[in-house]
Amino acid sequence: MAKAPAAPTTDRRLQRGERTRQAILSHASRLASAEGLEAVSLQRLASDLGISKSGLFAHFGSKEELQLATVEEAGRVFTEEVLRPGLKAAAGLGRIWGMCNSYLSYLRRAVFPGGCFFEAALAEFDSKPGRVRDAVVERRGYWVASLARAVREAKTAGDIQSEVDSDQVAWELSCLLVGANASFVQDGGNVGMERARRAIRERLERIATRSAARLPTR
Amino acid sequence: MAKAPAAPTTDRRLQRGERTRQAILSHASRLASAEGLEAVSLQRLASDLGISKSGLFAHFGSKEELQLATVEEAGRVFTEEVLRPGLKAAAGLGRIWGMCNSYLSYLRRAVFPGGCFFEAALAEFDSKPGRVRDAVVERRGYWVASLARAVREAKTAGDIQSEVDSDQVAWELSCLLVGANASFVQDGGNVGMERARRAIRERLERIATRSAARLPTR
DNA sequence: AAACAAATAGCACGATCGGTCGTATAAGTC
DNA sequence: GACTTATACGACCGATCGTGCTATTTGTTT
Repeated sequence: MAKAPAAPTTDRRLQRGERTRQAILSHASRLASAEGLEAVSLQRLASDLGISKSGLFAHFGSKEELQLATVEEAGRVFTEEVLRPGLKAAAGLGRIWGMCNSYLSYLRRAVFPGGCFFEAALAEFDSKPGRVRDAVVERRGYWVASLARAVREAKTAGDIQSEVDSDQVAWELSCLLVGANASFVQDGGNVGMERARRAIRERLERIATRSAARLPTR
Repeated sequence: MAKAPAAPTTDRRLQRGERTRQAILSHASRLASAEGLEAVSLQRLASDLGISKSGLFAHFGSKEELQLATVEEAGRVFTEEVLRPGLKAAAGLGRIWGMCNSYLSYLRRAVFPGGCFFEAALAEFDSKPGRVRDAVVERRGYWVASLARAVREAKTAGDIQSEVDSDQVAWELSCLLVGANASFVQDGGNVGMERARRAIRERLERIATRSAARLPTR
C-alpha cells in the first residue's frame, strides 16, 4: 500500500538504470521525430549513446516495448512543453490562443528536431494497427480534445458565440497547427508558422463575442 | 530525331517489360501509401506480383530509382484523379470548390489505400534530404500552387474580394484537406471529410463577393 | 537458321535487422 | 566476509535487406 509515487528509490543500481533508460528514451524520441520510429534501430541507438546493443535491449525486452516507452516519453515532453503552459491563461479565448501559441513555440524551439513527434508517428503508424498506433492515436486525440474543451470553456465564459460547434473549431485549429508543423519541417522557415497564427487569429476573432477581450498582438 | 512520344513501340518484348513495370509501380504506390516507401521491400513487391526479385530489380537498378519512379507514378495518378477533374468547372469560386471536392473524392474512393500518397511520403521523407524528398516536395508544392492559382483566378473573375491573400487562403485550404486525409486514414469514417467540407465552405463564403454564385449544396 | 537483344530468373554476397544467452561487474543485504 | 540482485557486455543466431554477377527464356532481325 505504501508504494511511493515515482519510485524515489535509494538503490544506486536502480538509479543508474533509470538514468540510462531516460537517456535512451530521450534520444529515441528526438531521433524518431525526424527519421521515424521504425528507423530507429537498436544498433543505432546503442552506438549513439555509447552503450551495448544488448544492454540497451535489456531495458525493454522487445522493439515494440521500446517504441511504446518512446511514445510515452514523448507524451511526457508534450504535456510539459505544450499542455501545461497552455493552461496558464484563464479559461476563455485567451487560453485557446495560448494553447495554440504553446504548440507553435514548441515547434519553433525544435523540442523534437523532426517537428512534432506525434504528427510524425501518426503518419507512420496510421495504417498499421497495433499497440504503438493505439498509443499515438490516443495521445493525439487527447490534444485535440483539450483544444475542444478549451473552446467549450470559452463559450461558457462568454468569450465565444453560443452557436459555434466546439469540436468543429478544435478540429480546424488542429489542422492549421499540423500545417504549421509540416511547413516548418519542410523549409525550417517561419512562413507556415505565421500563416497558421494569422489563420487561427482570424478564425477565433470570427467566433468571438463582442464582450470578449481582444487577442494580444503577440 | 523521330523519337515518338510515349514510345509506342511494336516490339512485344518491350511492351511486356512496360506492362510489368507499370504493374510494379502501381502496386508499389498503393503499398507505399499505407506502409511507407521505405517499408516496401523488393522481396515483398516481387512475391506480391509473382516475379523474381532480381527481375524486378533490373527494371530500376537501385531502390532509390524505384522510389523515384513510384513517386512519379503516384503523381500521374494524382494529376488524373484530382488535378484534371478539378479543372472542369470554370475559373472562379466554383473551381476552387471543385478542386477541394476532387481531393476529398480521391480520398473517399481510396485511390491509394493508405490515404493521400503524397502526405504519407512527405511525412516519411521530410527530414531526410535526397532526390526522393525533392520529388515529393515539388509535387506537393505544385498542388498547393494550383490551389493558389485558382484563388487568384477567382479574384480576377470577381468571385473573391480583392483584398484577400491568395497564398494564405490556399495554404489554409491545403491544411484542411490534409486534416481530412488524416482523419480518414485514422478511422475510415467520414467525419473528417464533413468537417473539412464545412470548414472550406465557410472559408470560401467569407471571402466571396456579393456577386459570386452560391456554392452548390452538394 | 543463326545471331542478337531484352526481360526475367537463379544464386550468392555483405550488411544489418531484432533477439537470445552466458557472463562479468557493481551495489545492495545479511 | 558470503550471498543476492540489477546493470551492462560480447558473441552469436536466423531472417531479411539491397545489390551484384551469371544463366535462361523469349522475341526480333537478318
